[in-house]
Amino acid sequence: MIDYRDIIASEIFSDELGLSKDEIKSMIEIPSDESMGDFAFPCFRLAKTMRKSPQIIAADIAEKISVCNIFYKVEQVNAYVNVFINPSHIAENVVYEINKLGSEYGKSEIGQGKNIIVDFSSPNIAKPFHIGHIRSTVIGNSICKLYEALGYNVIGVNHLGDYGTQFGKMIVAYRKWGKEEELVKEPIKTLLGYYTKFHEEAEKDPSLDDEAREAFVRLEEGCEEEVELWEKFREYSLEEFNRVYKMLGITFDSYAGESFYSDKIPAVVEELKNKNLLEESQGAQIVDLEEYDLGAAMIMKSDGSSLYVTRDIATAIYRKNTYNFAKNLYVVASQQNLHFKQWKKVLNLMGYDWEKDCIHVPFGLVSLEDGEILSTRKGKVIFLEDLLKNAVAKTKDIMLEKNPDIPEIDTISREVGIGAVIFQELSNNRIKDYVFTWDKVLNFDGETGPYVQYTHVRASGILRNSTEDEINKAKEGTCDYSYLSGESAFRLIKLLYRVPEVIEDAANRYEPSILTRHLVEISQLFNKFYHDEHILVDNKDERIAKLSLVMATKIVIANSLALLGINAPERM
RNA sequence: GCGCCGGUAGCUCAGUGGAUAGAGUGUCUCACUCCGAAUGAGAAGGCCGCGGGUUCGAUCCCCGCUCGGCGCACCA
Repeated sequence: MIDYRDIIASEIFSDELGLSKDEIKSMIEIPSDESMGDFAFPCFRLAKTMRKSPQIIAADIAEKISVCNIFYKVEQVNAYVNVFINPSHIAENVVYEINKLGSEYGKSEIGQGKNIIVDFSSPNIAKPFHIGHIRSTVIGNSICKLYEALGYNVIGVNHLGDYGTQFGKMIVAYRKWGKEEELVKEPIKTLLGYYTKFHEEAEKDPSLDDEAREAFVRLEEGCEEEVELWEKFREYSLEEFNRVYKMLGITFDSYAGESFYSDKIPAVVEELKNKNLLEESQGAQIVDLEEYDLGAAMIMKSDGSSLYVTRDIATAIYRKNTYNFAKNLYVVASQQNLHFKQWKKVLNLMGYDWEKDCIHVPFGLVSLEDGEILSTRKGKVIFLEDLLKNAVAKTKDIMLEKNPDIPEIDTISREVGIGAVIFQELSNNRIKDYVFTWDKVLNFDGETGPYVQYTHVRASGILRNSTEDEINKAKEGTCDYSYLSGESAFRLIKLLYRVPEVIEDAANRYEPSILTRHLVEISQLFNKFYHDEHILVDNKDERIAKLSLVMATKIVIANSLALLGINAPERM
């Protein structure tokens, strides 16, 4: 595909500007208003070095860029050089390319041969998988897909919270009140019940806490009974988590959680000691980070057991040795900002220069309407599975109303309902906090997943109404692309053209919402095109040209939705 | 108290060191004998939190303030 910025930069480039071709290219922008061209080059910055007014510079540059079959108009307005692309040229350039590449459109190979780890979702065993977990799960999954599209070898890791003193409590609670048959039926709700009961009872009888600590020590020592129980909890919980992952269409390459690293911790403590980073403070072992304004990172409690930072250091070292990652991403809530800063600083002090490739990808807080934070202890949670089921049920209701005869209504309402939830989650910048409301999450009007999917369905419908011969011709590009010069078609094509750079941008910034937004714009323009122009016209040449654009749009929507982790149905 | 993050239309949110700040939603209109109306078009709605500074140019960068969220040693 032709890169218009490259061509413009080459035309503009000259030694007297004092800028490299790449610098010029990066200065080329897309004007806010299309009447000011498709690309623009601002000349303000050149005024100083060239000692001429920016208007004059712009006029000179505009003179230099040749009007040809690619650019039909080049003009100077104030300090800007505005370049107008010939609509048939970009139509042929872009639409042909997309139809040729199909599902490969938008992919690149810049990540060839590089490993990237994405640590995401990471729920705690024996605790509910609730809406607080949706963000890491869905954002992390999309980041995986985005990097895969860039050619990286992605390792998606579910760093399960499957270790720690809480399991001592769980073991004690299970011994006291546990029933196997309850556990089998509803593992997590049951385990959570035991857990809350433990906390209630422990308040009356503090000896329970001692018992729990003891149980955890026995677990760490590998005592059979405790290990067996722990394995049971882990297995049952995973089974339940996997049900949700299956609904969401998410898979992982590794489930190495906290327990996996437990035997790698002593070596880390030893290493910190040898590097003279550890010091004792109030009976505990810490790394003093005061001089970096990061307080103190606690490595070992006064009772000798490890902590969050310790485990994450062990994890990072293991991952570097095992995968030799180019990047190691942690999709974890912004509440943990300080923890990750401390952790990075300690790795840095240990002399690991790859610390710079370890990146915390934070996201904002989800709260409930009454201002409360989701709390496992209080039992005030909305289960992710319930949310997904509700969304599917609502979708099915809508479908029964609008399109009752549709085959496979259950499959499609799953795709649309769950797609709506995912899309909504990936719509805003991840750093923003939000308040969960059923109204919002179950709203399918406007800039939503169903809107984009509907657009895909529309495009599919039109293609179904065409003959095989027409479709083949549209695919091969045996058509006259000048029929795609109407305003909405032209604007749509420009959006399709930018998809590869949008994907790259979204990946570089770990921000799937950039793609989500672009996808909404594409859908809006397609719907506008659909209304502005009749597609299945009698004129055969025109019809095939328009079908080629419908096809290209359908491909781009499906590819982009896939990068968000959403299916693109043919009907709905 | 200190640190990090956020404040843009009634509401939910995009946006960029550059040209007249944009969507969706809500409100009020209009458009199905026509490829699927989960759609499209139009109207209305703005001291871009406040005050300074840097710059040819600031909603964007810097400083101060303010409001909201989060965090600040034996949880993760």
